[in-house]
Amino acid sequence: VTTRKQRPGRPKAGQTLLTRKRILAAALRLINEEGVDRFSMRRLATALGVDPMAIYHHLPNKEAILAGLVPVVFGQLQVPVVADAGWQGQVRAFAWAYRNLVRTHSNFVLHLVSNAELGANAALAANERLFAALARAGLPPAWIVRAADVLIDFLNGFALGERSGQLIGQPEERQPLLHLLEQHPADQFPVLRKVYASLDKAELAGDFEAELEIVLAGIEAIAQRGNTHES
Amino acid sequence: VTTRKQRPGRPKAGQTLLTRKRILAAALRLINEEGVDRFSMRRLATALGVDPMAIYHHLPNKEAILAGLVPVVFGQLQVPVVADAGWQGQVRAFAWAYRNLVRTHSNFVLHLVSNAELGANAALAANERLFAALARAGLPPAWIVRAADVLIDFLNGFALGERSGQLIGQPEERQPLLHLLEQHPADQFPVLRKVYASLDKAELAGDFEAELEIVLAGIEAIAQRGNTHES
DNA sequence: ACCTGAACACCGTTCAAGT
DNA sequence: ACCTGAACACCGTTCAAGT
Repeated sequence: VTTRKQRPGRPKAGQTLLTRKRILAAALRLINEEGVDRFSMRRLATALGVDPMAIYHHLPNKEAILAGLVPVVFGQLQVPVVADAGWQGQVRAFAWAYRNLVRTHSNFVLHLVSNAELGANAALAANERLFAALARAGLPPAWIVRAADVLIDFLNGFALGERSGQLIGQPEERQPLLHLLEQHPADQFPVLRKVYASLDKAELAGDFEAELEIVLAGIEAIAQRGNTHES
Repeated sequence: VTTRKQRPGRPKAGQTLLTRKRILAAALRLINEEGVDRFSMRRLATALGVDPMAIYHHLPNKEAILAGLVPVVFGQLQVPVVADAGWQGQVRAFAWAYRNLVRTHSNFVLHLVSNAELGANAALAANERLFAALARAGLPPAWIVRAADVLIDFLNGFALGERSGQLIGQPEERQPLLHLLEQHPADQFPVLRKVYASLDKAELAGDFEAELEIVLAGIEAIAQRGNTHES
C-alpha cells in the first residue's frame, strides 16, 4: 500500500485563505526580492502556502497580477507640496519623489518601463502633479507634454542605470565600462579614455542632482524662448 | 511494429550546418519579428531546422546569444560625419543615428535597456562619437558624462515609448491615456485634462525633434554657465 | 465558494548516444 | 566534430474533482 500524501487543505473551515490584496502584496514582495524574471505563479503560490491554481480563483492570470500591482506601487508616489518654491522647485520635488518610488520598487518599475500598457494607469496619477508644475513655467501645452516626456525618460533611465551596472549611458558603477576600455587597444576610443581619465573617483558615480539640472535648464530655455518669441 | 520517426540528419556529409554567425542572424531575425519574450532556444532551433540542442555546440546558452547580438546590432550604428556643423549638429547627427538603430532593432534594444551588463560593450562604440561631440561644446569631463547620460536616457525612453503605447511619459499614441482619462470622474486630473484638451491632433504624437531640442538646450545652458563662471 | 491535482503545452539545459 | 533525443526541473494555464 502506498502512503497518502499530506494535503494542505483549508486551515479553518469557511474562512478565506486568499484575497486579491494578499496575493498582490505577496507578489510585490517576491518581485522586489528576486525580480520579475524569477517571479512565477508557482513560486507565488509556494510563498502563499497554497496550490498554484488557487490564485486563478482571485486573479485571471499572471498579467493581471502585474497590472494589479501598478496602482499599488504608484499609489505610493507622494510628491511633497512645496508652497514657496517656483516651478523648478515643484519639478525637483516631483523628480525626487519619483526617484524614491522607483528605487524602492525598481524591479517592478523596470519591467513597466519596457512593457507599458500596464503603465497608462500609473501615468495619470504621476503626470497630474508634474504637468501642474510644468504649467507654472509658462510653457504652452504641447511643450508641457514634451518636457514631461523628457523628464520621465530621464528619471526612468537614471533609475535603470542605478540598479543594473549600466547600459549605454547609465550612471553609477562605471567600473565595468572602464574595465572593458582597458581590454581594448590603446588607440581605440581616444575621447572616452581622455574623458574618463580626467574624472576623479567621486565623479565616476552618477550625479542625479546634476543630471536633473541639465533637464531643468533645457525646459527653462524653451520656456524663455516662448516668452521672447511670442506674446 | 511501430513506425520509425523521420530523422533530419545532416543534409550533406562533412559539411557544417550551423555556425555562430548563422545562429546569431537567425536569433536577431526572430527577436525582431516576435520579441525577446517569445524568443526561445527551441523556437530558434526550429527556425534553423535543427535539433534544439545543436545550438549549444556553438554558443553555451541563451544569455550568450543575447550577448553575442550586442556587437552585431551596435556595429550598425552609423553616425554620419557632419563637417560643417557645430557641436549641436554633431549631437543631432548622433541622436538621429541612434534613434534609427533602436527603431530597427527595438525589441532587442528594449531588452538591453532593462537588463544591461550586456550593454557595456555597446556603450563603448556608441559613446565615443557622442563624447566627441559633447567635448566640442566646451563641457568639462564630468559634465560630458552627465550630458551623455541624459541624452541616452532620453533616446532610449523615446524609443521605448514609440513601440509600446506608452508608460508614464512616453510619446506617441497617447490615445490609451486619453481613453483612461475619460473613464475617471470629471473632477479628477484637472491639469491633465486641460493640457490634453488644448492639443490638436498633430501635437498628440511624440515629437522627437522638439524633445531633443529640450535636451540640447539644457546642455547648452550648462556649457554657457561654465564659460561665465570659470575661466 | 474556494481550493486541489492531474494534465497539457511549453521552457532551458545536461548528458549519453549516434554518425 | 557535430548533431540527436531522452531526460530533468522548471514554466502558465485548463479542467475536472474534491470539500
